[in-house]
Amino acid sequence: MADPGDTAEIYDPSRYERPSVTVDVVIFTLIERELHVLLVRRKHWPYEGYWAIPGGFVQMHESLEEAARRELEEETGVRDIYVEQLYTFGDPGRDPRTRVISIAYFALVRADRQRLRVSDESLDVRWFSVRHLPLPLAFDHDRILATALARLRSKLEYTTLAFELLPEVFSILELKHIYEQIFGEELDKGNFYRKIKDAGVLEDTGMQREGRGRPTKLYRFRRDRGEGQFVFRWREARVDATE
Amino acid sequence: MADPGDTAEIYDPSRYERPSVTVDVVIFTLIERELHVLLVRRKHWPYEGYWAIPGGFVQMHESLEEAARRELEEETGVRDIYVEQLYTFGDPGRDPRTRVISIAYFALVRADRQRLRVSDESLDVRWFSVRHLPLPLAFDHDRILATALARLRSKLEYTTLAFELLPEVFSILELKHIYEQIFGEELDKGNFYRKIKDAGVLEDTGMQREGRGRPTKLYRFRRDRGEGQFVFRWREARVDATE
DNA sequence: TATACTTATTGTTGTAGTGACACTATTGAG
DNA sequence: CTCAATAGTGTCACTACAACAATAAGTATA
Repeated sequence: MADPGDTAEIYDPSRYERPSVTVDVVIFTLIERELHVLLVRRKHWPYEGYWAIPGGFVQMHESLEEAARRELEEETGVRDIYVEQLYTFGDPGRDPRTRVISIAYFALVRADRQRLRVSDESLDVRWFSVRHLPLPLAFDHDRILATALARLRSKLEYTTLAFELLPEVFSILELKHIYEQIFGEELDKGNFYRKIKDAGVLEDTGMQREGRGRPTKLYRFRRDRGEGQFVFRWREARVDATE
Repeated sequence: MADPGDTAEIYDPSRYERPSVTVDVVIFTLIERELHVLLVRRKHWPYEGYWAIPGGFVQMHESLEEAARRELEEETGVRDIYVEQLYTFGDPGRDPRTRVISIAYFALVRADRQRLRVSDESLDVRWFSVRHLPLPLAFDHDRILATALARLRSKLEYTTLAFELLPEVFSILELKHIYEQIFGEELDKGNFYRKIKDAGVLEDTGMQREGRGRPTKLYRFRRDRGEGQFVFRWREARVDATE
């Protein structure tokens, strides 16, 4: 750990120039069975008119995660959802104005809880399908988003994160669809049913949804079982979890 | 991403109070077949006399990883080794003097390349076995170290990181010993030989080391094969890679 | 009533990986 | 020649799993 006191620089702002510190939050959600990410359109220089990952300054009194949750709530009005620190980006020159260190978080918002607000600082806020992004994004946000996507894919393979993307109640086939979406490959229906039920993380709600064929059974995620723990492994390959 | 320009705060230091930004580097190495970590003893308040993870300010012109490598070289004289960003710690109050955001890195130093320097800012520098740490450490460094250890354990399970702890040439039993050390359980000799050779990451050096019994064959790590990729899985359980 | 449609579920089978354990081989030192 | 240590090989039972097939259970609609 640094020892600011040793050099007294810290008490002399004229001698020690400090970078700005921000949090950026990559917010994912599921819309019409597709993975979407929230972006804001910049109003000012630099990168005016470009789309960017939402973020803001870290206040002196709040922790980094609190800052991320505050940003998240400011943009989406949502609280109490899954938020995880992703990576810290701090190359000099990533912002032409000044040195900015940005601690990136990623968040998963449930499909049924979206309502957006356009802040004064931006022209627009929108969900974008991760398959049709308005590239390039502002600053080094292409890279941040790519890192977030890689992490999300990686964690789906051995955690129960996928549930955080689904609404409160959902069907097993909807869950299967998420995995297929994000892994980009089809999964066997029978094997999927077996695996997911054997894992014991589903709670039967008794509810069902009717349609053309046999009614769809609806489940709830039992958060008390295996939260964050290893539950599934869908594929052999694993990507590095960081970067 | 934050937009400092929007609010002009950034150009008015009196209105926007900025935190300090440091990097801390958790440096691991292998000494006498045991995992050790480098700590420095603090000379000044706060936590005077406590042991701490080495670190320092991020300079305005350098990237975060460059800062980490610079710290590393200042402490150990070593360059060109494995360094990876770990996590960013930034709770208010973790340093009693001012708000400090600390980007933690972890580094693996080869067993044969250690030479330490005591800086002017510290009383002492030492390698500590991770099994006999001078707890509690300064600041929130217990937590940082625990995070680093968890990450190291986790990554050993699916990467070739263990090789970064070994000297240039090594025997298979030495490698096996690292895994046993860090996982805390014995591995079957025969299975280990098979698995490691099948993985195809060893290069036969032709060298050997003589002792009482059959000479020890020495290998080199073929970095070109499977760097950072999934190669082994020794145990089923996986811990979350971050935190 | 029949049938089509959709979700839900079970069965079967071959293959790959793995852990446990026993066994053999090789080489230098004394 | 024997001991000691490293360096491997063989075998076997068990488990997980992917692939594929088949069936069951409800609902809508012709």
